[in-house]
Amino acid sequence: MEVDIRRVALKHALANAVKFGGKARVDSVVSKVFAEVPEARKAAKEVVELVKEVVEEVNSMSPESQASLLSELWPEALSGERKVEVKRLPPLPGAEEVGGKVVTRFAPNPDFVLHLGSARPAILNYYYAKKMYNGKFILRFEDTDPRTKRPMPEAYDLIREDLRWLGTPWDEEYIQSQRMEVYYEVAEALIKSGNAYVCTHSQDEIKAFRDAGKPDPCSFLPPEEHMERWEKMLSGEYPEGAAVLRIKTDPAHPNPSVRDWIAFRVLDTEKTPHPLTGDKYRVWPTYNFACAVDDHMLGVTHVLRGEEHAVNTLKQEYVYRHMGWKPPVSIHFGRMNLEGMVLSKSVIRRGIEKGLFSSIDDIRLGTLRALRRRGILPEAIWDLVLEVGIKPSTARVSVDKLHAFNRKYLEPRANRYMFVPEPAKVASIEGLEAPITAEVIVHPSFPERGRRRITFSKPEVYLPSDVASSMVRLMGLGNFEVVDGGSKLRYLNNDVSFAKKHELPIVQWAPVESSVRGRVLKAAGTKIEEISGYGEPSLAELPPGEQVQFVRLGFVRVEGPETYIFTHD
RNA sequence: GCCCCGGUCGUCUAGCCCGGUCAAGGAUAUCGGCCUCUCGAGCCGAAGAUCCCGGGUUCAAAUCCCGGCCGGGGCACCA
Repeated sequence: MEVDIRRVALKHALANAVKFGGKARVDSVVSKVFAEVPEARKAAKEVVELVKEVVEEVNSMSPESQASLLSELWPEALSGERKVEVKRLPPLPGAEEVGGKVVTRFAPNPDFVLHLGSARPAILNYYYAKKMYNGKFILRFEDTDPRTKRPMPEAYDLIREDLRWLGTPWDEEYIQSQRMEVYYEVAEALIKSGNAYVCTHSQDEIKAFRDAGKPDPCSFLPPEEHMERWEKMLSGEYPEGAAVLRIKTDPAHPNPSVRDWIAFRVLDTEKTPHPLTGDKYRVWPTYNFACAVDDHMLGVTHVLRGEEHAVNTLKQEYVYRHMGWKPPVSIHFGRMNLEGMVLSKSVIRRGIEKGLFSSIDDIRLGTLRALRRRGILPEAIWDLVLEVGIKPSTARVSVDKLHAFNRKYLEPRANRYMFVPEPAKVASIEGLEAPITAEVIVHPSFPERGRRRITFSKPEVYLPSDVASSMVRLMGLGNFEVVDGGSKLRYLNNDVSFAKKHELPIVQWAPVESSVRGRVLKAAGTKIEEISGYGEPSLAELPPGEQVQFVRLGFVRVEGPETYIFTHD
């Protein structure tokens, strides 16, 4: 045994010394020894002493003899390969207990379309339920506020579309405004068991009780009284604001907002009708109540949501406790700030109202529809979300990162086209007989996609203004000498290797007679840049939605005739 | 102010739960080279991290414990 350890120590001491300029470190060698011979941990102190001796010996040797001894005894120790890591999120706690039947949900308020911020919970919840576990993914519309965050009738469908595009199809769908009776029933049970009560104090009075950490006088009334009040709430005898149903928690809870939080309130739906149910209901559950009840009723096992919901989890646990239900596992992830993109719902909405943004898919915005219009692929959003993962700390991700992921997917798909941006130069061609024919490569990585033929008779082309050399290569057409300050191009040959050898700039061009005018729209912070120019004739045939690369310019998505939206470099 | 939660290359992240194969791996951005009919892609290389700071436990701490600092979230009859 002793001998074995000494040998192992010698091996790692040598390897360590060779790796770090002749001096091995005791700590590192000890670690390696334990890794190779885990049993040795039991006699850790002795091993350390032994390693110290060995390291001393090794360090007194010359680097050359260390290396030669190592390669003689353990040649394999010289190759330092590393483990490869697989990109995958950590498993979910509590997934075993449910036998891998993980049920998650995505629960948006249908008051707006989805944006990059909402993509995170959508993808994460979908990923765990459907990709990592063999479970169920639920879509639930949380539209229980007809007053402050009024649902937008179109939003239900817009969100469904957004999710389908994102690649997170759902197994079941629920709309909270259609489930009011469910919430009423649980409310009644809680009142009867003395765990909820109707309070008729004003908002200010309730706040005062909370701040003081004192119980609400209403809470001392018997359940029968509260049942009566509850009936009166439902029958419309209390005007808006006159009564609320509160959940008993702890009047002195360290977090004042948890103290007997409000589960239902009266809303005047004649004044502010709900887009789906009109004025049918006047008593509305709050987010925390509806959410708690639904998560249980729908069998949700895991809730993944942002850290802004941390206190809500705390509140909702009281409903579970009172009802004797088992709460789902909650995981809170941190904020994801996307630098250089407008994400906030309220800012977007205000911007659209003020005319700052044209619409919900204005290319400067971070809505999923805007990203799609810009040519961002859902796969790229997935990569971004999965990379950021479920860490609780705030992540400041850059648009560059999103673009890098997107480029990975877009690059092979996007065929190459030529587009000459303004200011373009017109040059006449000498030395080629009309009709002139060029063959441009459709995609350099995929020769099987072939070449595109451009034929024209009038010997004039548009050139990008950055052509300043005495010779230039026009892609697919030939090498030229630049004469008369760039107004003339004299044909030399069509040999790519000539261009390489003489280091000619290789540029895009467009025939003047059949070029297609176009403009590229580019989101630049709060502005939209417009780059107009001339494209090769086949641009006219590209269908809207097609994503291509404008050579030497960047990737674009075809918006419509003559309009292209810049995706990224 | 009160209540939570965090802190690893510029940025994002792996490792942390269960201390040792980590003098810290990957990605992105940057810089160089090769390759390419693009300023795209690919390949190779460089540089980049006092693992927030201080203390403690231990043979051994990015990992466990305590304190500090800094950052974030919440404090609605919104979701």
